[in-house]
Amino acid sequence: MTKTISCQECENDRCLVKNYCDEKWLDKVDEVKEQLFENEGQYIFSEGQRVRGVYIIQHGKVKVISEEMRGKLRVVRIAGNGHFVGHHSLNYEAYPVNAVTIENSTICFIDNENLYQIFMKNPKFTYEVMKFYVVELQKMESRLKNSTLLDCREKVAETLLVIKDVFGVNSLDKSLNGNLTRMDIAEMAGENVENVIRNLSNFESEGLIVKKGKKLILSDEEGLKKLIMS
Amino acid sequence: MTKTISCQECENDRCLVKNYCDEKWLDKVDEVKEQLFENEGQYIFSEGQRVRGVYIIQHGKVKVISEEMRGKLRVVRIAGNGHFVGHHSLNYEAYPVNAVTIENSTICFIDNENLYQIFMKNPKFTYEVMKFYVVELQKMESRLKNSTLLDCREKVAETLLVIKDVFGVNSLDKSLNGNLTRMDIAEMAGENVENVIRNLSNFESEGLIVKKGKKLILSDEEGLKKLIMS
DNA sequence: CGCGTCCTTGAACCGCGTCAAGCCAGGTGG
DNA sequence: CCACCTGGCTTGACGCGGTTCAAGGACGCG
Repeated sequence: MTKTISCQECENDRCLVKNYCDEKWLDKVDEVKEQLFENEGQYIFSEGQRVRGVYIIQHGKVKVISEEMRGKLRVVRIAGNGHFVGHHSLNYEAYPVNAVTIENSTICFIDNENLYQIFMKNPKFTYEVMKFYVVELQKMESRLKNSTLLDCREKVAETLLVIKDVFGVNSLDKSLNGNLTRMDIAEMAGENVENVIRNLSNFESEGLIVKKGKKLILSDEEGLKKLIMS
Repeated sequence: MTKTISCQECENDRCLVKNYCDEKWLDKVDEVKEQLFENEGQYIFSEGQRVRGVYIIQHGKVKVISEEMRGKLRVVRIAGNGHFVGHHSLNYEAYPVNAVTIENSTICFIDNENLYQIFMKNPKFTYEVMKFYVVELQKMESRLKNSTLLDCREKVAETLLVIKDVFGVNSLDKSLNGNLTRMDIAEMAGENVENVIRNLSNFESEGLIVKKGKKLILSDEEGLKKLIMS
């Protein structure tokens, strides 16, 4: 456990609390928030657990994965700096999903009671959180469409672009950051591992990507984008 | 065009505006809102159109359908009384989807400028709208999971249950309301028409449903639910 | 009665999920 | 330093499920 970081000290410039709450409220938040410093691969919460509040990612990344169904699961969402995780707090008794860190992460937790008070007294903040959820909703609508209208090849291409978008690329060799396994990619794409690999191999022989061990370099991003155009 | 209904007169008891805005603000809303009285099958907005505000359904039902992709589209959402449609207003320049009435509907429109002011001065209202979006987000996460983990048969079963949930049943013969075509069901399930029909036929011969022409009666709802259990 | 729309079924094809086997790299222990 | 092991990556083969194409039936409407 590391020393707690106050909102004033916090370097996450995308935090909605810091950016949109009245300053006097930041002290209140400091009082009530709990901070988690988690290594990669740690569960923040699991399906079935009772919901107590909401998690805000200050640093790092978290994947939200669905409950398992017939031995499979799906990555529902990747959350990064400033994102809210566990929004289910607003309306549900228990989490229907799991949240797992995929990088070393610093995460703030605010319980429901206090969060409600903050919402009531900081309309701009509430508005921005609402906007965040609207954007997430919009993304999900798009993913839902893609999941039934794209074929396997296209879904893998799309996922590669999403990974680049979320994790960025290594500044040296331009390979995708995130250190994801093929299995991770499969769970994001909603496919099985073998088909992901097959398509990666195809992409390589078509000059769209370069594989360096498990590292992937998107050498022809435009080409990949073309694949998923309507 | 029918006469405008004021918020005080409005009989929709699920309207978040009416339920959660301070009373003095309802007059303001009456001033600025526009009301649409649309017949079944009318477009409320279409993909690519410029976003001007948000629509609140007072009476009736609206389906939000994705942009067409390779000759196919998907029903992204069914919205009923009190639901917000066109939330994209909060963050997007143009609609990425279409909204079409599937019943005769009464719909209120509030433009972005005024909506923002209402949000800023009615924290409880903003909170409830946020909660609405959180629930929608949660539903979408679940649908996304199902769309890749369920097989065709299961998706059709799920869709039937959703239809019952949204539209209810005719009080006389217990057939599903909504007057949906097989194509509508297919677009909701994310399948093609033929497979929907094939599965409906299977369900009938298994005693799970009864087909009366295009009408459908869920004679064994529990049986249908069992199909989609994990 | 004829036309259009929607519903239904059959048959053929092929994409993809699954199973099985081998490979490669990194870590561990003798 | 090598032998072994483990976990992730890769490829091939096979069979099922689902998509697609084609054709016919039911129904409502002018």
